[in-house]
Amino acid sequence: MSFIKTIEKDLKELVNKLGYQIDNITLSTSNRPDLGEYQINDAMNLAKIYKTNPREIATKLAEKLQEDKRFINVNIAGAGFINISLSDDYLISCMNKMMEDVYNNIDLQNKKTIILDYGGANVAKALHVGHLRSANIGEALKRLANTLGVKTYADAHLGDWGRPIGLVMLELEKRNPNLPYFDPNYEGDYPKDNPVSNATLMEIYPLASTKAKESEEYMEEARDMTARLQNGERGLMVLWQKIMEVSKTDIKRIYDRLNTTFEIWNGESDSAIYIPELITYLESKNLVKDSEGARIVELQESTDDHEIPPLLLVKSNKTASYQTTDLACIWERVNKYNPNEIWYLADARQSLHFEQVFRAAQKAKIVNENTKLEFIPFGTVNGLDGKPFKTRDGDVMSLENLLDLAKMECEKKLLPNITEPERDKIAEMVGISAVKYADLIPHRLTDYIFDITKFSDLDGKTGPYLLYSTIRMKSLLKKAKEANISYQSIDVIGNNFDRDIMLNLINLAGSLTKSYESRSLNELADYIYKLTSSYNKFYSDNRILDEENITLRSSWLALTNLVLNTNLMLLNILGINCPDKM
RNA sequence: GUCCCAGUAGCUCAGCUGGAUAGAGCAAUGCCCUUCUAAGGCAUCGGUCGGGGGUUCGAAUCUCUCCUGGGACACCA
Repeated sequence: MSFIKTIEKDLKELVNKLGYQIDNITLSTSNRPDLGEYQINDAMNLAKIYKTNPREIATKLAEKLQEDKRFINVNIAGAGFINISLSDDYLISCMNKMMEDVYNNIDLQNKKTIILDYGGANVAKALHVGHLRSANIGEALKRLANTLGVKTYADAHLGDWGRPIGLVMLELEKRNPNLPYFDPNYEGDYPKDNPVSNATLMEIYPLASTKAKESEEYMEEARDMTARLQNGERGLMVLWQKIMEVSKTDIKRIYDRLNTTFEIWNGESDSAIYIPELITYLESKNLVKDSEGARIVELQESTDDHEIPPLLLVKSNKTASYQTTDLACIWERVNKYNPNEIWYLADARQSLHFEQVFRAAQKAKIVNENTKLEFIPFGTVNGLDGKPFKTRDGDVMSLENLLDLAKMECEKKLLPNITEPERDKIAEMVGISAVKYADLIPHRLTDYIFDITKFSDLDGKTGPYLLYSTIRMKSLLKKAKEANISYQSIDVIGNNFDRDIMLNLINLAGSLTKSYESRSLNELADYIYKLTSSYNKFYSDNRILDEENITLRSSWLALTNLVLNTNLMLLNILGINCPDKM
């Protein structure tokens, strides 16, 4: 259990012993550093319940706290705020416990299994900016959950069964009408070679998409092609496999660049298999209705104070909607993995969709009451004009180009003596850090403007700043090693600079927990900045290797090592790699 | 029309399970390099927390209402 949690637990017992019942006591970082390092505000709340003077309760509690060797400078101020600071001995012991095992300052979550759905890449088209946030936030949430002891499966959930793939096939047929895949009556073997390359794929979708928008006739043909595929027409299935092969390889390559990994590489098509039994099941529950040629599931409840549109189960052309595949996917996941929770990372604009799917799943009892379905929406990534990067016309910058841009921008600023091939690898790491950190530092729900110049800037709250600072720590420790200067433990506190770092380190557990609970990495991203920044202040004010007091010097080196390891752990959670120099 | 999200410093944002004097980064101004990567650090400047009412000892935070901006409302995903 973390240091703060332990203290809070002790405080709670203390308060109970004093005769007051309370569920939790919160020890929070003080916003009046002149009065103490931490504050306890619960005396006021207790006074409200017990109808007494808050200062009276605060005084009783403070008397007890004064006897505790962990605390110094216990005082009461204002309406009944209790301020305390940590004693040097206690602070030092905390640091050494953290060095022994960082889990001495991490609060684990209850054991459970979560499936995270943060892919959604479409096999018919290139990954674009729209996929950036789900990849970054989803991957970081997964790593955070793992750090906190939660078992996870991430599913890429590829978009491989909808109209985009139908559009690509249609356009392919227009170009190569003689390919046997499109002939429903063809019974022979299909060619071994692949009629599509990644390049043609990237080019063909935007074109087909535009055509479909302009011509209703073309769109109708695409719908028909999609329906034929979904009905499992032999030639189209073979072609589909070939497209998948090409596309998946490329998608994996780009997710790789973003340090985004999936344990499950399923797609909508894998869920689609379950659609017939799903529909039979829904019918047996009397939940399916006919409506305007389509089949729907009504979701409106009498208790609703506003309108909830029905779920579209089968379109009038007999194909499945994405609501159906999502529902079938829940069916599949429950049967295969029986997770405690399923987390869906998607743009906030999809909230109605997920509300509908979740309602349908609960109404039909596809999930039991213990399975939690959670939609984790995020804000839009906007262009410099403040408008979202459009995705449907295909006329947007691909994710790949965007990452290259960041890489190029960061490459310019690397040390001149770093040469190829190393230079390329480091530029990639720094570029990715710029993109990822910028994506994770705003609150999840906030829309933000993608400004590559700003993100790659080395001043301020950016990925490159964090990497640079972390590298300095690495570099310092390397120098110490070269000079045969050893260090083991933290034995003394030298000044307010190193003390401030320690206080930041104490907050690690709270920061991880808070980020996990809010499902937003901004808290954690900000925490790394604070920790790093406090180290930089210390670094610029103290000559560590030149310190004559040997005990102090080794304490400082040990502290540097602790901050370094903490930073590396946190950067790793955010999906950011750190080079040795830049 | 219904529902969702947002409005905090010149700009970009954090804080929103109510707590003391609202914080960061950028920009601006002025300092600190014979020094472990100055890609750094320090200081200053900067605020009717969209408006108004309510609850409370206490409201950026809860509530009501209005204004402004963005978004979603079945046969795209």
